[in-house]
Amino acid sequence: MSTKQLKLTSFSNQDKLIVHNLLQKKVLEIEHNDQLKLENQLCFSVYACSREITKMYRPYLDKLGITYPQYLVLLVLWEQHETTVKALGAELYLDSGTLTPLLKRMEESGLVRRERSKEDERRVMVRLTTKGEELKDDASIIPDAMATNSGLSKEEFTKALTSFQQLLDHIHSVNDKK
Amino acid sequence: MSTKQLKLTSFSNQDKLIVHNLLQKKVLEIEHNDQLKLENQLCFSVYACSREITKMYRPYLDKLGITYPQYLVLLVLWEQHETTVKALGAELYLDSGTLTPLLKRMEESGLVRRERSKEDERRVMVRLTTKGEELKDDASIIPDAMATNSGLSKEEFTKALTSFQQLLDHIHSVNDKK
DNA sequence: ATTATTTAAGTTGTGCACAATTAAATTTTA
DNA sequence: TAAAATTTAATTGTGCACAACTTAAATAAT
Repeated sequence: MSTKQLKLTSFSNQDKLIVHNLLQKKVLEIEHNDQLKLENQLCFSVYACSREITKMYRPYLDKLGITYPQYLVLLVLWEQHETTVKALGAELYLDSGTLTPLLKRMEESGLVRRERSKEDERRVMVRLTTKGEELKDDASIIPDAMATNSGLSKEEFTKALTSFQQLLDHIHSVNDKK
Repeated sequence: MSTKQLKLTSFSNQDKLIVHNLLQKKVLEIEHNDQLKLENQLCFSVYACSREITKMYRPYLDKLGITYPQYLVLLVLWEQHETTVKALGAELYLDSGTLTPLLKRMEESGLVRRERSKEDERRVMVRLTTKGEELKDDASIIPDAMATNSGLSKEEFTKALTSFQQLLDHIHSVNDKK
């Protein structure tokens, strides 16, 4: 069917207006639908990206006998040496339901010590053991390897980071408001 | 201590060179360290972003009685109506170890049917039930709400999506190579 | 045709995530 | 200061993720 057949020669002006409005409505509908698909794509790509990144870390972290969330805890402790479950949760956006068992496993494997604060017995202090500190050297090659594997140029890298942090900051504040 | 005290007036030319080289080395070291921190920040923000996004979806999905991964499965099935575990895994980057129990739960709650293909009995076909199809209407408000909540303008949105997909594609291909 | 290989899904075990609840210590308020 | 409210961790239960392995069917190689 050629488009020529669709010329509205036999239509009244009013009918033409109706058809025109219908078309316009349809176009908006399609554009809207495309937006929704983009929205879905964005959320999916973040979700998949996160898992692919941890998969990328895995072979390196396996050698150290730790998992990705455990590595994040160590990154904090290598900077601060001592912290609390609460503070750790605020930095990593994780709650005690996740951190308590995770830290127990890390204690089990000799990387950290956990003990109640004497000043405020609600708090649990988390500190590195010697073994935990020493792991820093073995882990020092990881960020370089990951930067290479990510395949981004310095500019692309910075752009990606900006996007992610912008999105993260906003969503986190929206989520916390409720 | 003022910087004026640091002038190398009493140094020989050779000593000045040595000091200069030391300084240059230190600067490179600091720059390298900053790069590593950026790398860590990128990986962390992707990880946290992913969880914050699912948290943003949760109240909407709770009303429908589904989880975020189940929602992703439904997004695929609302487009295709029928698929296999294998194909679903390829689209969502998930394996049967994750999908089989997930699909069983969805079958349990009456959203999908699972049955062995007659042509190739290794395959399991996944199809929507009427209930699963009808859920599409209830879910139609979600992408709009999420786009609003994400707080990104259309441009920022597109830029972010490009970054994420670029990163995802590259890492996924790197991970698969091994 | 028979054996070997590959493919697809399921199973098992470990470790997050997180909602909801509980328990205990501390702070606020009446 | 005694009771109420808040803060901090821990606990319980559900649902992913994924590595490693098993099982069964289909395809390829001999």
